[in-house]
Amino acid sequence: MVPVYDPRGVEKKWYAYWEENGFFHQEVDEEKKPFCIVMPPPNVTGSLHLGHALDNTLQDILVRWRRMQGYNVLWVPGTDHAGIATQARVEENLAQEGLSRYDLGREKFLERVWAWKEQYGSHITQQLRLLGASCDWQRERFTMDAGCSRAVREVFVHLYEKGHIYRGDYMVNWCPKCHTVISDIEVEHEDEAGKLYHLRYPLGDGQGYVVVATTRPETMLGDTAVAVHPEDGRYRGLAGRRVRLPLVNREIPIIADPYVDPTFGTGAVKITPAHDPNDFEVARRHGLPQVKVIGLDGKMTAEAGNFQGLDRYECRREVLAELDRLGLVARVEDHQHSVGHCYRCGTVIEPLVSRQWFVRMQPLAEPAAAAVVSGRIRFIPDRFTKVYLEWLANIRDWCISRQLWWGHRIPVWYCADCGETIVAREDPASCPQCGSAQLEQDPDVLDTWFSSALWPFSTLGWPERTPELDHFYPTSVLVTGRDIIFFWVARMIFMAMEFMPDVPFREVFIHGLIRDAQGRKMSKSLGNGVDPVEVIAEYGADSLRFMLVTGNTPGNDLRFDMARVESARNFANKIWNAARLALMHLEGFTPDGISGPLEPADRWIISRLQRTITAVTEYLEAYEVGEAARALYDFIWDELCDWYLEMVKPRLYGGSEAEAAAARQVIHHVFTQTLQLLHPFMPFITEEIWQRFPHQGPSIMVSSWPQAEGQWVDPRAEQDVELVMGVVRAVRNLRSAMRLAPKQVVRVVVQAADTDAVNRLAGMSGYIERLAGTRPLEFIAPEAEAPPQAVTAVAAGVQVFMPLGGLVDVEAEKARLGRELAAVEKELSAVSRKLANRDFLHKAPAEVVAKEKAKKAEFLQQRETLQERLRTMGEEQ
RNA sequence: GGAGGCGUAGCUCAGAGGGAGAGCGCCUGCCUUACAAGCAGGAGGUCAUAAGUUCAAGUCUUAUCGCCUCCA
Repeated sequence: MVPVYDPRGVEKKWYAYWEENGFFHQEVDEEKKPFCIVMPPPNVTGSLHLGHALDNTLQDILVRWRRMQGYNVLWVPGTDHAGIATQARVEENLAQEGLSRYDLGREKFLERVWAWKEQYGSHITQQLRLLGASCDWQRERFTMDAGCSRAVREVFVHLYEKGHIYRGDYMVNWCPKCHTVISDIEVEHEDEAGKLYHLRYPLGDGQGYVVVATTRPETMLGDTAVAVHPEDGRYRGLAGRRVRLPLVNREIPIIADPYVDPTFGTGAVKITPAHDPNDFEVARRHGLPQVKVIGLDGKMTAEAGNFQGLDRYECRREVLAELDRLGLVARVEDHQHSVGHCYRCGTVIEPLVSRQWFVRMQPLAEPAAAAVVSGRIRFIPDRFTKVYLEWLANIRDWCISRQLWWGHRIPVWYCADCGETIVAREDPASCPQCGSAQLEQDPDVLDTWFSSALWPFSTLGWPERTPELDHFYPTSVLVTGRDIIFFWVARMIFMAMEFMPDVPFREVFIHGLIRDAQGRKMSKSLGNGVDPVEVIAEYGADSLRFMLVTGNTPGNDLRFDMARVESARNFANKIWNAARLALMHLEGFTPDGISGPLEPADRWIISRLQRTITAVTEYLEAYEVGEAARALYDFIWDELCDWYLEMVKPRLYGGSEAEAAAARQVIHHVFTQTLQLLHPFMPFITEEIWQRFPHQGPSIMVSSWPQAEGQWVDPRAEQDVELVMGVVRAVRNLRSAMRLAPKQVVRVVVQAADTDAVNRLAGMSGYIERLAGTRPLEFIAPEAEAPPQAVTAVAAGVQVFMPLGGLVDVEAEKARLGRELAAVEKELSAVSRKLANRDFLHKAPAEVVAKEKAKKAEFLQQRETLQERLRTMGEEQ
């Protein structure tokens, strides 16, 4: 074994081994408890980013752990067709050939997209393999495969038949660049510095003006009213009269509506029903007509008269110039306002009225909320419950049409002859109403999230009733980022509540977003993205995984810091080298259970292992993955490597045959179980080492999760080793303070408070001699005089003397002891104050009081020791 | 405007009612027969501020300030 761990070959080798041996796959086994996760499907033509890496690492940890626990585990992988994103990429690609999708036509274009999907679709799934994801590739799914497509049809038709899907002319969000409508949650609002224009609208009778304030003057061409608040004194009597719309020369009414905020602008607002969601509502209340002046291309329509064909922003300038010329611009002021942008391309969204398909949300939202309120679905952390419920409470109907070609075609046909609308599971050949074969399918496709909303059951075979669906549904937990609670989590829940007898998952484990080292969001435009594949190539997937889950708390964002990846890499190397040491001594060894003469160190490490098993298991149960990783890190580095392996070396190198044999059993046992505990976090290195250890079974990933065993918990051994640690630290501290060379073996005299401590220490003096570099320990009676010319330290119940003869600078030593004394006195006074408090004695739990009393005794003794020592040093002088 | 998160060591972050923690960085010594990607020792903190609850508050409550996010 080389002294530096190299993950490169190792990771590739074991992943292939696992996959080839089918360890990721399990058939339905009714005898076992199911544990199922459906992977949030990444975009089929995307590449792995750190968000995926985190999300899938968390899932893999849970899945590997549950698999080892003996559950019937299914982790369903898959990809999402990602309508807009994928289509945009293929269109970009076409553009390089100077072609648009219209040049190819729908059919040819879709062939190109499928070809693209075939070519690049396995890219991200290969990258997930690099990460170590132990998902069942034999059950990989795609949101546009035959099964998912069938589920989509079924859901659409069912919802339509129930009246929960309807088609209508409503205000939608149009992205002029993506050339499609998007849903409300796909619009990102940003505050921007704009202008508020005060425009004069002449009254119809020529008697003066009404001044309206607007941020979008170009829309005035589509105004069909001016509105004021009914109780606004300034405009009393105005409602019912008319103004003459400038430039357009159309008379429009002045109406009163409580929607108007009298404190905003002039208190009079122009109403453009076709291009503003609020105005749309006002217009509905007042029966006002809609005039569309901005078209789907973001340019002005024929309704805009002279301005036809202008881009909406050019038009704004022209309209203002024209109005200014007519003296109709009363005032322009700076104004901060919220502007909606397309979440994909960042283009300013154009609200406009258009005929689209919608899902009626009210009837679906209520059961979805109830599923969480009743506790049938639990969010982790809990605070996201509120985020989810608030959103559902204020939900608006979901616009599901997309003017794209790549996606699930809306299963609706219109009869050219009788105008009938046909919504069907199977493509109809003729109109059921009039028999005509002149059917035209709706040209649009469904929002990508419509199909991903069905993921937890469509991937298990729905609408078929498959054994998988019976056994694995509801899935156990959904692991995802907090950014898609609305987009995805909520939608999966309401779809499941409508179509399935039970919730889609019992728990939702939400994690935060990954930011760069400066705390900024990672983005392509900033160029601060870190490619996980490169990190894996340099440091190994285990290191990346460990870094991603340590020091992170559920739901909180995480900064990506290369230094922390290095630290995880160092941890891997530490384990590697500990294994090297162990394996050097396990040549020809056969595991045979722990037996033979156990030393305190053995009983201690085994006891600590039991506590670690309990802690890691409990942390995982609670989704405290970061805490679980930290517990393992501390156990492995501090307790196993820094203390136990050092304490066991003498037996390995020079012990009797029986001693060495017992030590080997302990090492093998502790190491094996530790590797198993660590395996979900660092699957590759643990497999590599486990395979080199004497072992049974084909792979650590299908071995059994360790169980803590009560009989191995040994508080006495823990106290013993803590005593040793205290003395060793005290001696090391003195050596360092005295600037003694590490190789210089020193004489150490120990004075313990009682014979019990003496006996215990005497039995473990070998540890101290080795770890602190001392000559054989000497013990003196509790009442004996201190050795002359010695420096002193106090540990729990023990006084340590290091006689150094002339090396001792008495004054410096006195000063050092004085500082220690001051520290002890500070502690002592704090404890004493507590114990002097009657309320504390009465109200605090007995064990807390006992603990404080023990502390006080301890500090008292230390103080006495230090004082005594200072006194005798004075005499020595 | 509404909701939420975060302010703890120089930096990045854990911790969540009973003796302030880690990693990195820093200072001192060490190539000690697994590891210098290491070992040992050390410095460094009014746990944002102020009130409250409690025998006891980084930890619970409220307010304030600062940074961030989501929703309208």
